[in-house]
Amino acid sequence: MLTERQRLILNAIVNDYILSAEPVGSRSISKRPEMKYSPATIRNEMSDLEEMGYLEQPHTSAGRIPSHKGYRYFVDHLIRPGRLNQDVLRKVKNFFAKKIYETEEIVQQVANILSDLTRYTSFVLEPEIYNATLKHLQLVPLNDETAVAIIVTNTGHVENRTVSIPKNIPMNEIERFVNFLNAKLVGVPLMHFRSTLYNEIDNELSRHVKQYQELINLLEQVINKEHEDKLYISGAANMLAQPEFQDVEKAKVLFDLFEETKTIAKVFASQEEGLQIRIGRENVLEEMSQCSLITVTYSIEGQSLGTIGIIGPTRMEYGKVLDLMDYLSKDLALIFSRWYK
Amino acid sequence: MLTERQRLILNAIVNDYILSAEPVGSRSISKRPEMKYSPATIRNEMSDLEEMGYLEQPHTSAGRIPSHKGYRYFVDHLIRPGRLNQDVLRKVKNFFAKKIYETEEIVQQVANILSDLTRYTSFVLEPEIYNATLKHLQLVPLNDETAVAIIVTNTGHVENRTVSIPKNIPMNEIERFVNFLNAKLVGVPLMHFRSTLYNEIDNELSRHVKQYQELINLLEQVINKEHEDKLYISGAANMLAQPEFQDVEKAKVLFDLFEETKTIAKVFASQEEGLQIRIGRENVLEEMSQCSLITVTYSIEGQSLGTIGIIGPTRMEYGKVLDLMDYLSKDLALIFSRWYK
DNA sequence: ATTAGCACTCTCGAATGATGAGTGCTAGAT
DNA sequence: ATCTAGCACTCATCATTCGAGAGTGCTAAT
Repeated sequence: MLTERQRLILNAIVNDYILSAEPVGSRSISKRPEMKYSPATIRNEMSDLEEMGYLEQPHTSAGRIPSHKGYRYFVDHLIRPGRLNQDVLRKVKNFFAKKIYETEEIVQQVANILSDLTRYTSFVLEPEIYNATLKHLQLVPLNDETAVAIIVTNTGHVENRTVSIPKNIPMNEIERFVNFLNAKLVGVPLMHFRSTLYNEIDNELSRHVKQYQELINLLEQVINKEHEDKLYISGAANMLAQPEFQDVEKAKVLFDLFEETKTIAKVFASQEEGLQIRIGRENVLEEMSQCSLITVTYSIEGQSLGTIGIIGPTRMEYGKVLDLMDYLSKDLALIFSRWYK
Repeated sequence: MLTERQRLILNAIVNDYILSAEPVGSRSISKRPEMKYSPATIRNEMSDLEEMGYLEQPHTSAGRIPSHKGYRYFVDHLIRPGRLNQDVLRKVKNFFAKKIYETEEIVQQVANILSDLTRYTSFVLEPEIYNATLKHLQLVPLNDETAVAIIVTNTGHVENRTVSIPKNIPMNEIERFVNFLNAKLVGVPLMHFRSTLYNEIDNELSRHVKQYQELINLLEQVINKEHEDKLYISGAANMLAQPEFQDVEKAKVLFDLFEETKTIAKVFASQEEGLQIRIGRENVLEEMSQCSLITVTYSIEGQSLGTIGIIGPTRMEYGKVLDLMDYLSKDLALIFSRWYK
């Protein structure tokens, strides 16, 4: 729909604005070496681009800034995957050289790198544990009333919670119960725990264990606690350096949102797989209408998706961020596949 | 050293400034019902108080604001413990009515309440796990190369980390090793693990297990990872509503600090027991010279101290905050003592 | 089709001046 | 001896004005 020249000009304006955060004038565009037209010509094209909705004018005598539609076109048609700069590449390689054994830790570190190198804010949403299968179940008594229940998954994730022990049940009874459950439930996805428990095991169970209802209750305590997605945020303070958040009011809206981890986690969890870009109002959350969100999912053993995301002003360095995220997510996938092969 | 009248005036000024964040003039003080003197008299006293270092004047024709020394005097001599207001009390009681079984969770919730009710930022530093004693040690193999090591402490804390399994060691060998360690190490404080291991157990160990060095290495992997104190921050965004942080530059300094969790944790960990108030420059951290920090420690089973803290501008509502922290820490102690009795 | 030229618009920053809150001092009242 | 009324003075704040500069849109010439 756009002529080649219009694409060229739009591209120049977006790139310029991304760096300067100031409305871009016809003269400064015209000065670029690849631009062979006079300011007047560019002004005409800009006027057309504005009419088509790709640009906006803050006020009559200012330059133009990209509209949402403009950014969207830029992201969809004008960005070319580029190379990471040497410096960045070195830092990333340095990082992946270190040995880290925890999935949680490595993913958080990736978020740290991401916010560090981009100067935006990054997030990690840890994988839904319920997709994973049980590797081991354990109950460690602390005293007469409480015990710690521990669930280990095939992804190396350890979930634990304190439970109260029903009175009148001897310890060895509980031990038998746990052994039995281990024998039956190992390999079953956590999300199917309950159905497996009631459908297949229940019958046998009643034969094995006296007072089994109380013990089931105990297990329910463990599974029941609705899983809260763990969200890790890194580099929030970076946003305070962005010109669009010099106004504390605006910054506060965003930082309030950052503390609503549950809300953010929900939004993240509903992102589609692969790489996603949400620009300004495309975001579900009102508070993020001035921001863009780029997310990429990662997986462990082909299942249980986690999400890594970065949030910045709509005037974000899309090219750089996309290159970096592409690189990091591939490296991460590599590490995970090596780990769990 | 101060006359009764001076104390009265200083008290009035601090209280006024805490609420308004504006320099306080002689006239507004004089208008207070309990104040029986004219503006002129108060001006003279203010002048004296300034000379003694309790007050400061932003510029010649402005009112006075409390100096660090002024706040210190206020906190040490003028504050009287008060009652929590009904509304606050209700919220707190509501909260403690809920059943929560995780120490981590309850402590974090307390931090949430604290930042919510004060509109400042609160922190929790979780107890040093190394003070706790071992309750149970477990190794769950994930695949041929990796396993999850799990440590359960007497405080119900579960620490886990992924370790790589030395090759050429059969599974049952490892099992024997773990059983042996459990038999020997349960009840030993984590901090004494290494010495116990080398001094008392080492000899016996070599008799029990072949290739014990490799297995020791594995255990070292578990203990070695220097314990990173877990710091939980709540209500950071509240600071953006404070007049002293309307300047984004200043806010950024603070928010950058908030992301330096390790630095903050170190400072917190070195706080003395009980209730501590650090006003402005009394804080070790440069970035907090505009802030006051109030911390209170809590303990589980008489050992392993955690810290709850609140950070606000030096112009903080000390009275309210102190009342609240006093109340919360007592309730928390009660819960813990009930839990672990 | 492109561009030079020009009048016009609008923001931004500096300069100015009025306003008002607050002080310090002095002299008079209690 | 202590307090206070009165007054001159100081200084931040706010609104206003004004010029400069950047940028546009239009027209006419290339």
